[in-house]
Amino acid sequence: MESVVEAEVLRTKKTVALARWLLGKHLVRRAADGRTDARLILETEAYDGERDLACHARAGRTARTEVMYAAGGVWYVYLCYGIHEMLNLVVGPAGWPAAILIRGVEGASGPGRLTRSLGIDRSLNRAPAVPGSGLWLEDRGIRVPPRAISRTPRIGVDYAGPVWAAKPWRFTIDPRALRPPPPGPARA
DNA sequence: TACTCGATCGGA
DNA sequence: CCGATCGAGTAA
Repeated sequence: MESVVEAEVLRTKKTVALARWLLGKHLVRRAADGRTDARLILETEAYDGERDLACHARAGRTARTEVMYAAGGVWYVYLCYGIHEMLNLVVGPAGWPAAILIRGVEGASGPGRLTRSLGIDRSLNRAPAVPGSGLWLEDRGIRVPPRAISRTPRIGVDYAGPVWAAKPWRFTIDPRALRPPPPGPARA
C-alpha cells in the first residue's frame, strides 16, 4: 500500500534524520499529460540552518532563501551553474531554514540529471509537496535495511570550510545491499 | 552597476 | 581538466 507523505512528518523530524528517512520513499511526478512517474529516492543531502555554512540560508533571509524558512512540505527549486535545476524539499518548523537536496533517484543519478529526467524546474519553487502540485512523496512500504545506507560528506561544498564541509550529511542507498544477493549454491 | 562564484555535467 | 551559462549575493 502507498501513502502520501504528510507534511507533519516533514515539519517535526530533525533535518538530518529526515534526509536519511527519505531514502526508500518515492518521488512522484505527474506531468501535464497526466502520466505519473514514481522513482525510488536513492541519494539525499541535508542543509540545516543559518549556522550551516554550506546552506544557502547562511546569509539569512533573501529573496531566494525565503522559501527555506517556510514550514516543511514545500519544494525549493533553484538554478545552479546557470544550467541545472536543483530540487530540494523544505523541512522543519516555520522560521528554521532547512532543506534536503534530492540528489538521486532510481534511473537518474545526480541532482541536475534527475530534474531534467522528471521535467522539474523553478516553476515548482514554493509549490507544496502534494499530488495537486504535480510533485509529491509517497511511502510505498519499502523497507531499507540500515546496512544498505551509507553516510558521507556532502558534495561540492568545500567553500563551507573544513568543519561544515565535513559533516556527514549525505545519505545513499547501496543498490546491492537493497536487493540481497541470491542464495549461493544449494547445500548438499 | 560591476564583479564573482556556484549544493553540476559532459566532453577533451 | 575545462568550459557552459546565468542569477543571486556582495560591494561600490
